[in-house]
Amino acid sequence: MFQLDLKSRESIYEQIINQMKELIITGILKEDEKLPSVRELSKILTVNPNTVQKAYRELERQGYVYTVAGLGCFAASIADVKRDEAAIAQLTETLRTTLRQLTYLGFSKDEIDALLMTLLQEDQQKTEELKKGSEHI
Amino acid sequence: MFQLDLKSRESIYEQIINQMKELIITGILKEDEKLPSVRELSKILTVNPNTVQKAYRELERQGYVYTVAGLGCFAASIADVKRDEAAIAQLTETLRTTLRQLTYLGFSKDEIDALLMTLLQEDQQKTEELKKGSEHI
DNA sequence: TTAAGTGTACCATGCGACATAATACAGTGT
DNA sequence: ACACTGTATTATGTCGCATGGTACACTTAA
Repeated sequence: MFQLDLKSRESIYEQIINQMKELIITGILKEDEKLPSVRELSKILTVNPNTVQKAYRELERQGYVYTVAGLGCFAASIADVKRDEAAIAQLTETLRTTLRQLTYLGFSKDEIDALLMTLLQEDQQKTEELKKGSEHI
Repeated sequence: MFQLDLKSRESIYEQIINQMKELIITGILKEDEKLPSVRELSKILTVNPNTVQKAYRELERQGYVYTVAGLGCFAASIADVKRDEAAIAQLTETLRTTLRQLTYLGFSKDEIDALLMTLLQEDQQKTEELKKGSEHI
């Protein structure tokens, strides 16, 4: 379910946040579906429960999940996240800094442009495959 | 010359690295032009000389500058910049997942395409402005 | 030769974010 | 009652970063 990179400069709880966001945004975790409990996920990932809790708390603060005391943590409505200005702004900022980094690495505009078109093409193809795959369910 | 943000999550030596790369790639620092000495820049930025040296060492490792003992640190030929494959792969992966998330958030290909072109335009404009700004020194 | 400036190499110290460990409390469901 | 859930707290250790200080070798100019 999760892929942690302990060597990453991204901290563990940040990785949990981002990967959980992905599961929610992509709909793999459907609305109101229960997330693994703090202790459960901590065992799966072999990390400290406090670390998982820190991630869950932040996910709730950002509106990706809601929690019920004694019950657990659940995926929030995607509608709350969709077209969420904060989420979009965050992604845009990520794109901006990434492009800048590529420029720092000596990439020309044309090179970056070509790379972006390739990636966008990949993304669209992936989307098409998902649609086709879901047709015969 | 430099703009440090002490509150940034980017460390000081990383900021020095990136801004120096910017100066070199934009041609503001021309080939074989001398960089401020370690001690000099440390006084300008009011940071520790060790911090500046750490940045310079990394810049040399990546091929952006070359150093001559006793003389100083000089801007290398942009052609000599070593393309860090690992860094490129990392950035590409970041782009890939970010595009994917935008798609999940309901963005169409055209919307993403437009956004990317805008950002790329911004990036290039920023580079151009830096070049122009350095003309009248 | 001397002095000042250059890069370079250490080592010790402090700080803050992160992760861990252990414990405790309150709410929910069986 | 019991076993789950989330939540909160405190203490401890680690690591990267930045600092302060010292030292050495090299180059250039006085």
